[in-house]
Amino acid sequence: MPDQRSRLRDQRRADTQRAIQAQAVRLFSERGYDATTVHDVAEAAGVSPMTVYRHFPTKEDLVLLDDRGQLVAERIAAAPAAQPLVRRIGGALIESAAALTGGSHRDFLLARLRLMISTPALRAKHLDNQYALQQAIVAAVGDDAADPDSAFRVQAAASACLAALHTAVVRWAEDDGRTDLPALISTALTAAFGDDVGGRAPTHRTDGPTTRSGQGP
Amino acid sequence: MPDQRSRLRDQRRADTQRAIQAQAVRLFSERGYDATTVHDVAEAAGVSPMTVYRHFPTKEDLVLLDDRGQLVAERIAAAPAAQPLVRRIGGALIESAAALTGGSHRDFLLARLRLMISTPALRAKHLDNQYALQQAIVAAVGDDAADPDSAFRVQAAASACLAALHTAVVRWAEDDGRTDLPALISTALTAAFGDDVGGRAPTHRTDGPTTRSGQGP
DNA sequence: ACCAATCTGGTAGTGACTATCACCAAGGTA
DNA sequence: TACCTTGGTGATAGTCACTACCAGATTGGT
Repeated sequence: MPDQRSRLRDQRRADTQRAIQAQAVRLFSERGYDATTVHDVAEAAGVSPMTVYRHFPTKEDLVLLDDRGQLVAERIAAAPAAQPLVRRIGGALIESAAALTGGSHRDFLLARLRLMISTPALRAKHLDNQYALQQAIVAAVGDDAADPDSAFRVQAAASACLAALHTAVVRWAEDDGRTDLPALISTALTAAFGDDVGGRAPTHRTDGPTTRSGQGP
Repeated sequence: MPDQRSRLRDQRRADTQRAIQAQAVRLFSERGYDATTVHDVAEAAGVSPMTVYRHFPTKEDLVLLDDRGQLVAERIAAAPAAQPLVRRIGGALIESAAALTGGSHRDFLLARLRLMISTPALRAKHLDNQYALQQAIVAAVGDDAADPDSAFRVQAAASACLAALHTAVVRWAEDDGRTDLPALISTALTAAFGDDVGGRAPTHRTDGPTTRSGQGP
């Protein structure tokens, strides 16, 4: 069965990948990103530098790689198309944030975010990744791709939404995750677009401000 | 007179800097960014690689370095504080764009933009530079820096405006500068924030009803 | 037992960037 | 003229991220 084989291999592959990334984030956080070489990461993970590069094309990807991007795009595609653009995109972002911060890897995510914010190289590549996410969102919205003028407006709205998201995420990380991230995103969207957009949700009932109830200050 | 001497030296320094950058952009555009080494640039400019690194700390800066950043911040600081945030920032961006695209170095600017858009490394660092510009804008706005919640909202609004700006600039470059850039920016701002950005205020009282300021001190 | 695909490791490279040294031109002083 | 400081410049050697290219080991399927 090629099915089972590839499943097993993919599993092992994902395991070593997680192990390497965990060691990388730990070392980067302890010693600093620039002061840690890929060789150090490989040694800590018990593999050769070659193997590290097989799993992570660049040193930055040791921190940045994950699989959350498509999650957002899927939610956008699922959102009702009748709503105005920024609300449609913003709502999907808030929902995705609720799903992501609820997981058990919250501390790991926070550590990675802190590195992204404080390290110029990581910050730059992360922003470029968000730019790629923007393209995915535009594709997911699927509004009139034929009309370049309409496509341009979708680009503008998506980029502005993602910028507000980024601001909220940075604030969340600076707060050590103590604030509710969906609420922060909502605040950022409201600050940028006005009260009628950031309003979280009558349309998205997924959850209120406190998914995990003992979190707040 | 140390005055005149340093003036002369600064002049010569700026000259070689411009010469190096011109050769760099030319070579990058002709052969591609990755296919061109810093050594090639140095040779084309008639200097040693060391000299290149003295003027441009990184290879990316050969394309990205300029001095328009503070121009925008100055205009923001000069804008009437009574207007809503996005209009204040957006207006300054439109004015700056008009000033920049009117200059004689329009073709040079376009060449640099094309490189920034198509080269991942340049795109990433450029986005990070815009992030730095965002901080400058926030500082220039100077709204209630003491209140972290207000500062957060300014960050969100500024980031969204800059994102819309970026979308417009990309479109402008893809159009080879044929479209009027200020008009594109205005369109992008409208697409993101609504029709009234160019006219009245969309939004944004200092403290909206839906903003959750609960996480405060 | 045998084959094929994949994962892994080692060995040079290339190229961006840095640290350290010496050289040289310009201006001021004795 | 000789001397000295200052700032731009150049050469050498090194670190490190990253990339072929090649060899061994492991695993799944026959």
